[in-house]
Amino acid sequence: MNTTHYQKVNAPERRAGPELMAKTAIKATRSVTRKSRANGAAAKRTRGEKVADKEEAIVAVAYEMIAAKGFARTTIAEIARKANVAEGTVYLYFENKEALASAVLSAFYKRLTAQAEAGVKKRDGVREKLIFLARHHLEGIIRESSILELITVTDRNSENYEGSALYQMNKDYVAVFDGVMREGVLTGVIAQEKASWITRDVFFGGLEYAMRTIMIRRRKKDVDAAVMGIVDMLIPPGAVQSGRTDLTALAGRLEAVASKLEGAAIPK
Amino acid sequence: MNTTHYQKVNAPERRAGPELMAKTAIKATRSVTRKSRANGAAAKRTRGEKVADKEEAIVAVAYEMIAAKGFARTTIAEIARKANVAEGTVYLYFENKEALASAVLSAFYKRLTAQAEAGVKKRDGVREKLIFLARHHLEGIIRESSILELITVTDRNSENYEGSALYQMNKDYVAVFDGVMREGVLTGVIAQEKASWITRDVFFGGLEYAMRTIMIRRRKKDVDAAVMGIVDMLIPPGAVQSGRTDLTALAGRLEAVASKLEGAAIPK
DNA sequence: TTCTGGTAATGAGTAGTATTCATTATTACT
DNA sequence: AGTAATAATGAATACTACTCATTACCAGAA
Repeated sequence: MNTTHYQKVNAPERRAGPELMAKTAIKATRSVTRKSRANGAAAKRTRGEKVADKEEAIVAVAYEMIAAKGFARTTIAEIARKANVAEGTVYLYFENKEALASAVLSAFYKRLTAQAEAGVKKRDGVREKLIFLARHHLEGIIRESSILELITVTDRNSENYEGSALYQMNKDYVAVFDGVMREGVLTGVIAQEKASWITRDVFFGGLEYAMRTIMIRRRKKDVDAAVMGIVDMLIPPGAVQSGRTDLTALAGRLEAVASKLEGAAIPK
Repeated sequence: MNTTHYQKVNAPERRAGPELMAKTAIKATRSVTRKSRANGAAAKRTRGEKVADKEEAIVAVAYEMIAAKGFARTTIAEIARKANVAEGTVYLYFENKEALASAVLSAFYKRLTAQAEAGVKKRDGVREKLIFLARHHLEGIIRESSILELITVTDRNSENYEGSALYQMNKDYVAVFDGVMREGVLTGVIAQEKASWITRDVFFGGLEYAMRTIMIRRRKKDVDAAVMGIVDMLIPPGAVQSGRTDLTALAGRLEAVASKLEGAAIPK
């Protein structure tokens, strides 16, 4: 275990790049020499910036490939090739394949979070916001279902999970949901009967399982059904705002149902 | 691609054993020769039975190891060694590692199903049954959380998933839940507002996510909280079984009935 | 501009594991 | 006991994550 100039750190998570990163940018330098980049590649920037670019490129390629073929079928060799780096280089930026998976998952959450925040800001009313969030999440995980697999791949190290970058990313993401729920409770639309983490797990867990069902059955309309079904569980659609039962309203409701029944067959 | 006497079938799933299986049992034969079994090993049974035994042994060993170390860290070589067979033998019984994972997952569901059915039979009342099911499932997946990983490992082949043995096992398992829910709807305790698959996904998905949260935070009491929280989402806690009638409870009951009638009688 | 210490990048080599298949052992039955 | 069919074996193959000695590159100094 001799300590060469860039040894592997024991601490998990957070490789920042080769020894550098966050070193102040200095000057513009000449353009890339060998292996001219795929894109037009204008004059290259400082060393630190190049390092950051390279890390991003690797993550981006890995993201694409994992989304397309899944984690197991994605090889480091191919990632390296498509990112225009050597295999060894990947390991300068990421401890191992799992750490790379972690970074990809973070990127996924980051993207989802940005869209979620923007979308929530646009809507009015707790119910509308929740419907948007549910649909946004469901469509996102359907589109990139392979990425979700990374949660399992990564979870092995639940030791130091709290504090990891991935944990933070996930936290930021669910915070959007939590915020909406809190708003609901404050405005009295939602009755807070249980710990918030349970509601959260039901929401995301339910959506993930719904995704699997939908992907097996391949029905477009199922997305709507799942979204509405799950939202209705969090906000009772007929929600009596006051929390007190309104007898008059109930009577009216029963009247309406009775009328409808008169014209319909008695259910089995 | 020459077809030797036992070639690999293209069809996925369902390897039954080497060419045999379901051939009629014939006679008792002498005991095991080399590699005397770990257990006392009484006189061995017919060829077909031995084959079945061997398959079970492999699955059992794989089950143990995957539950203990996870799928990736479990090697075929070690499974073979602990099951007292050669590496190649494993491939006589299972197409590949993934198919073995599938068999393990099936065994897991089978075990859960038996316990679930027995437990449900013991309880009275939809609510009690659901609480039992939720706790049973949650404790089961906490105890053997690594097994759940196999769902993802296996899911790749969603093409021919329906019809697979695994699909059937899973179906049998969730059928227990479905049965209880149906009972709830029929007795009016539960309002059937949404498609049953949504309720099901919320139930199991919510429990799985709750499991993750619980395993990270390591609080015993969280299990109870999650169980009650999720069950309450399916059966509003105020739901009256019988007996006294304060107005609020009655209203809740009527709401449920009204919803049921709407869902059942009114054509979409 | 040239030099130089240190950093980044490389890719052939190592180690480990799923999978195959020619060969050998075991049956069940005559 | 003989034998055709079947089951079992494990060394060889094919891949892939990961390492590390070597090389290329860069930023500043002279």
